[in-house]
Amino acid sequence: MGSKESHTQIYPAFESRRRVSLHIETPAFSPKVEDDSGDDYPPSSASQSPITPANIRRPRSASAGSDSIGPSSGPQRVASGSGKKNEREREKRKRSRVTPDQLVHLEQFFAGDRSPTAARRKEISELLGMHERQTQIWFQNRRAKAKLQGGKAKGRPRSAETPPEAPPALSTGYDEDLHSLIHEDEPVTIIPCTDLSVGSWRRIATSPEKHDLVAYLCDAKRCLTWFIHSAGYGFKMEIPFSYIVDTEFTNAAPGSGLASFTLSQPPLFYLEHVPSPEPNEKALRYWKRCADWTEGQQATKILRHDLIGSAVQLVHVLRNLHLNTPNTDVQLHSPPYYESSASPMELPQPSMVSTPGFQQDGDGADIPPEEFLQIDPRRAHSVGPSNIAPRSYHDPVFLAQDTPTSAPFPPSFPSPTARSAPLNTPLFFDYSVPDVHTGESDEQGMLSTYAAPLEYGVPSSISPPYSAPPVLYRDGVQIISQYPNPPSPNRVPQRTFEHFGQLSPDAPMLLTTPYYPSESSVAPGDVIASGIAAVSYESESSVQ
Amino acid sequence: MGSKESHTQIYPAFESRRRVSLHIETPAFSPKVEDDSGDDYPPSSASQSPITPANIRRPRSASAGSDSIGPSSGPQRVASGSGKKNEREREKRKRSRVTPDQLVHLEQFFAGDRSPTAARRKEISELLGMHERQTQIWFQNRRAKAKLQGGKAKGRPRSAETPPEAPPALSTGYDEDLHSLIHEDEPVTIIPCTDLSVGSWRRIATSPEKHDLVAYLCDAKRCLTWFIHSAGYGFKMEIPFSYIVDTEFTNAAPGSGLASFTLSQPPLFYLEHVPSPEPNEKALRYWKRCADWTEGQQATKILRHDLIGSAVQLVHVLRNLHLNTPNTDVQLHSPPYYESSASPMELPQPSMVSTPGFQQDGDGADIPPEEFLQIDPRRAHSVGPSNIAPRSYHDPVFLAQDTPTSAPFPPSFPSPTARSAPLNTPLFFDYSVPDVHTGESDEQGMLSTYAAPLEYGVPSSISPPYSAPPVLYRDGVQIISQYPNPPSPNRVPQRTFEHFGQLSPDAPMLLTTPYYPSESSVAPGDVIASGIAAVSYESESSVQ
DNA sequence: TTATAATTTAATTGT
DNA sequence: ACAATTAAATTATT
Repeated sequence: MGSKESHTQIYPAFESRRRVSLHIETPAFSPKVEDDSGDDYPPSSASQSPITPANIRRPRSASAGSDSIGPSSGPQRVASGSGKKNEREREKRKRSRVTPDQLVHLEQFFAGDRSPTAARRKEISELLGMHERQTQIWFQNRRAKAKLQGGKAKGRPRSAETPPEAPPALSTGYDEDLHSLIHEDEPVTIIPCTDLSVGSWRRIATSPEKHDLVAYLCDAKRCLTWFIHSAGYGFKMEIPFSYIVDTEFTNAAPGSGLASFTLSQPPLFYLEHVPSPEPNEKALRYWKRCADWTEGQQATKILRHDLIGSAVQLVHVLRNLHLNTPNTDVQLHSPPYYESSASPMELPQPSMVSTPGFQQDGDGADIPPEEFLQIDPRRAHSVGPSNIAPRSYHDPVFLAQDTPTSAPFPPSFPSPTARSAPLNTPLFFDYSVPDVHTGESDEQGMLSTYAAPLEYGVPSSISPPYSAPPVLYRDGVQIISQYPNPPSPNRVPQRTFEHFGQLSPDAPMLLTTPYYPSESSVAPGDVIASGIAAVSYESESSVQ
Repeated sequence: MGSKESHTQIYPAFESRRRVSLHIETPAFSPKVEDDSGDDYPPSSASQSPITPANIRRPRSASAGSDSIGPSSGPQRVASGSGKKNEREREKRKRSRVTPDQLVHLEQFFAGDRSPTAARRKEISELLGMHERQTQIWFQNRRAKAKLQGGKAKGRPRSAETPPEAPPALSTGYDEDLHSLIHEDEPVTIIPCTDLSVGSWRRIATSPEKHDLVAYLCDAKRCLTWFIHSAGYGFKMEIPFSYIVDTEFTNAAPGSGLASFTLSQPPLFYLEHVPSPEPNEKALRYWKRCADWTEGQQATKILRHDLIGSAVQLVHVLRNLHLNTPNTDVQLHSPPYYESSASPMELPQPSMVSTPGFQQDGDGADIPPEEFLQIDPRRAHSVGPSNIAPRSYHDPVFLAQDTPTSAPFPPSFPSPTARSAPLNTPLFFDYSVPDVHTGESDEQGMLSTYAAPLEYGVPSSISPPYSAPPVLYRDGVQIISQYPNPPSPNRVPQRTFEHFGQLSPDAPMLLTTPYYPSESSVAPGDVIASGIAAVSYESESSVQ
């Protein structure tokens, strides 16, 4: 139909309502959504405007031969007619406003994909509590805006290599879009997130525009990546799908969730290398492997990563990871478990309880796991094996390899041990990360780290992305490292990383100091010793 | 070659501005034609755009599910920033805008036939100076729109009777589509027109949406009809083919022409009867014969009707009338005469000069007389009998009955006597209507008028369709009649109108006041006396 | 005024 | 041809 949208609009009240109720966080942005829907959001726009006034747009008497003035001149004929025109009640076009929270997410989704498919838009809509039509329009307008704003276009579907001459001179600094920040050669799927923790190391996405913390998935490289932008430089760690031995999803705030990934070994760390003198010149940047740049190199020791982000997205990602993981035998028939951390009051209406299975969406992409998000207490407690904690979606598939599927982790959130750091981000929830969670993997001696190639051209002014970025809601401490200690492996990783010849076979078990590769001081083979694994937030050391 | 678009829009940056000038209208009638033939505007849509960027639409790497993304993410539309972007692909999609004039016509064509055949679209395209593809798309989109806008479907191909249950309950009042406006029981063919004049009485089609003035042909009833929608009510006059004694076609503006019909007797007048209280309820409307409702009842006295509309259509109509007129003997071999009132500069390019004869279109409908419109001076002056004024297509067939075929009327337009009323409508051309043109008929005392049935349920607020509709380009004077004078025949028509028993045998030769039937005051047999026939435009009297 | 939500129209792609 | 979508152009709101 032409609208699917229009279709949507034909039954405004009904549809919109449903949709909203579906997703989880309705309450999250509640007041607003309600208004909209209540009134029939989609003002039905076109649905039946009797005599669209706009129709007679621009009488522009111009005629045939006349070329007419551009679109600009247009006097509108509206007036020319008799006054009766407006007589017909004019459907008020309700104008909704996107909330800042929604905006953050929308921008991230946009960064990841400028033109989401209908299915995806639907997910997004549900996630954010927006009407599909609104979402669609938002993307449309956003695209238009992006286009206007200069040819900065960094189209999302950038296929292969980054065109060498990418920065065309109009980088007004605006929209240093995500893609140019991450400059991956392969297409990626952005996973909206607001918070990442590994042990006590933690990063929070601060504002929508600056892509402080970005999580994405690269199917081509088959890895998950956490990208951090700090002080103008990029840092990232890649987690090959194959390293993931377990995943866990926990509902956090209404629309947000916590995805925990348990790895079999540490991620691969990278630092953005900037040969040219100007740090803003993105043309020549490239990624270089390096040693663990997390504070205290916790990521090398602690193999559990917790990511907070949009619930729908995370679940979707987990599910897809699941489906794509080759080394699983049970992958296709692990029943989903429902969990809810929300109180009954906050539960969205189970509007689609009748949908028992997963449906395929038009794209062939698989289904947005709304079911996971529809917390229907009746089902939640009656479906699936009872040996799984009811509030946690713990996928047994990833446990298969390295751990017994029987012992689910206790839900890490919300937990009584949650820290109470004050945060302004509504979607953010503090949560505890028990040290022991890396248990399964650790038991098998999977901890490892690698030596970095070391020839970095990174200025010494770069700050390592420790827990406190320049702008943090918490008591951020600006950290600037001079990278005094070159990395050196001190422990042997369980597996051999054949594709990276220069990796040292040893990784430090315990590091005594924060490590950071410096272009001049770090050499292959160097190992860094840091302090104890679980460093408290307060221990963030400034190396400036 | 292939990429049509590419060619059209090679100019990215400027395109928006350019666009306007480029397309359609400009070339509309002159330079453009060349373009078409040359490279075939139609962005050839499907043709074969080799690498339409859009082609690779959305790889949608999105969900993790897909793995092979590598290359997929293809090419995104906008170059990501590199300066090279412009080099190659640059085929933006040019966006043309249909001019208001074109729109008027398109809407009328649409009203008559929602899905014109390719042949017909071609006619339309040429007439309006649009590319065929554009026209095709326009109809497509228009159909989609119509469909959306409610089931108002008035399908064009309605062959026989109008399905009784047509108005299904969702008549929101919009799109009181043409067919529901005219509510004829027989299928009709709409003749796009913008202006109708009978003596000094004149109606102008104001906007595309409101079908102010509609001319149509009803083969079943074998009559031509002028329908007028004013103040929510319908008026119409039918001209049985048999009343037509002469027709004349004159080219006016590039795409438009003037068709003059000379009748042997006055048309049949009708007024829409609305039994139900609400004037917008179309369900119960029906047509009732009535007396001449033209200002000053000019249509009763003056038997020449001038209709301005799309040239191709009018010629087509005239030709068909011609072919269908049973009382003609020479009907099949009257050679067409070409005439042109346009200056050489404005002449469309004879893009199809090589087409000598009429082709058949897919529908079996006969051919669009493009030849009539292609003014090729060389042919124009060398073809056909020389006793016919070169600039006028005067069909001898209709002269056969009542007049000698030898004396063609002087072209009524453009003529030195043309009135200079200021008009904004580009396609409109003022023209003179010499009183004497009714000559042939008048000489035979054909003037007549009839008494109306008179039992009208029409509210007194209905305005008669005088020359000045509520909204007019000219110094329109809003006219609202109270119909103070009941109609009464005062003259005997030359012929007896057997099918309408209630007609009065007499018709007034001169009327002193505007006549309008009022539901309560008019009674059969009444006759109205009006003023002089040729009333000047300024004389429009407001009867409110 | 700008910025952004919403609408309408022309065009594209895929079926 | 139609359905679905979208870019482009506009309108309208805040």
